[in-house]
Amino acid sequence: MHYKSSVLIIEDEPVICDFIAASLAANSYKAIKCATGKDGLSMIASHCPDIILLDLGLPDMDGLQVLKEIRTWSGIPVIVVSARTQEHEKVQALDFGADDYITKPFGTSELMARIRAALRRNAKSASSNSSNFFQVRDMVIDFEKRSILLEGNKVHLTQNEYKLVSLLAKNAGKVLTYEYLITQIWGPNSPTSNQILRVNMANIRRKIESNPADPKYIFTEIGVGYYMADDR
Amino acid sequence: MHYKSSVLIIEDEPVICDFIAASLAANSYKAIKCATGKDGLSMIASHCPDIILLDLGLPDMDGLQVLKEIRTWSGIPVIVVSARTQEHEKVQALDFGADDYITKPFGTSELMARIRAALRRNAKSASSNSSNFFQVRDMVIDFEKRSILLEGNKVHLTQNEYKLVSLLAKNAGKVLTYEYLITQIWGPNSPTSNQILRVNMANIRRKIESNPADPKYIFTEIGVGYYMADDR
DNA sequence: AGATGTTGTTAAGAAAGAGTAAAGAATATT
DNA sequence: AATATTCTTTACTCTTTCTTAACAACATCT
Repeated sequence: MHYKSSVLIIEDEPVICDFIAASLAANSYKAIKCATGKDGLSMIASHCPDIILLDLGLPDMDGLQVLKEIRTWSGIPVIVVSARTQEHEKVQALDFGADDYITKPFGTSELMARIRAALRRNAKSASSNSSNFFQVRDMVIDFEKRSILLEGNKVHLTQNEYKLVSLLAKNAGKVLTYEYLITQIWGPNSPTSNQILRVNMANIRRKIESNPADPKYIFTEIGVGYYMADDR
Repeated sequence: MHYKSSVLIIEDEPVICDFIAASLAANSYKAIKCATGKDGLSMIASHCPDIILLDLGLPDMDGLQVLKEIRTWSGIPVIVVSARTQEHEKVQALDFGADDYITKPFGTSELMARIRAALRRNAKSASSNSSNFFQVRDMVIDFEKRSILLEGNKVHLTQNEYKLVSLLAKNAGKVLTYEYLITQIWGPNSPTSNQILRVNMANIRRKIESNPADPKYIFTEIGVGYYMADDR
């Protein structure tokens, strides 16, 4: 089965959560369920959903706070789903960076249409900034296929490794700080040390560099971060 | 008066149209009014608004048809404003490419928040990667990438060296005192002697000057400080 | 010219940072 | 449940950068 997109549902009422999940599944979306704000935040980092449905009335933390935290490190589309019809609630949520606000009760088809609209807008903005390929020296990355070719040979990278390489490739030539890379991959409650990043880089280099000690693709800017070669 | 953005209102009921226009004006948006679909389409081309509020119940043509025509040639954000609360209406409008759908009656602040959200999303996708550069003679500093090119060749500077060069470059032509430079880099409990600064400057010059004894980029103002050449 | 203070250069040890291997956890796959 | 894969942590080595010190070069002043 091939899903269109993955949707993270952050909603504490099981009935509603299951209902939404079922509707999504019926429309070939991959639904990921979670019931608390805390879980939600960590699952965004671990599952990288294409879009988030966020209920404001969560048991553990304020929905707006969740939204705010998401926005500190990610631009992923968020549709706020809420029973609160008060206008100032909507205004707040939208100004906190929500992409849309839909009030309960709502119809399935409207929700699906709003998801489609949000994904469409996001695809537009994402595609304008980046092509689907990246190439430098003997390496070709096909972001659509999620494949990396080195001198024509496919290289296998793990999830995190691929995310790291993609980030660096999409910003080729630009030094990305350790902090930025770590939050992008491990989310808001990410490791405070860079050690894990160093291990990942070592593994990546072992796979893509002929001589990891003298890299040709990914360079270190000591004390700052890493950057990808950019063919100039 | 400087407007935030211009908004084209396509709405046939004068009362509502004026009401929206007044709200917009109160929020420093430039409001452009028009009452028919045909006028709307031509005014989009002539006025290039930043966003469109489109009523579906127009006298001359179907609102969805207007939306469809807009979308054949423009990606400008469109918020559909309608009295029709039927779900399939919303679904249709969103699938025709509307960015949002708001039903009458609505509050001013919600409308404004939705406009802000739509403009924000649009700005995100439109924003180009315009990085800020510094250039003098054969040296180019790209502050965003944290890179320094000398005659096209990348030069590696350590953290402190880069900070120093950046400071000087951002104040090109202006003499920065030893004291200022030292506190900027080593903080409040910084070295009291200039020795460390001299060593850093020597290292920098060895990297960027062809003849460190006769510098072309960074000059010494004896007894005062250093300054960067500024090409004028 | 010589004295004096300031700046430039070099080298070496100390400190900080980055890379690597390997082992134990955690996940996913079969 | 067993196996394989991936993730995380630990301990260690190696490299780069920072800092200090000694000295050379230069400018300024008498």
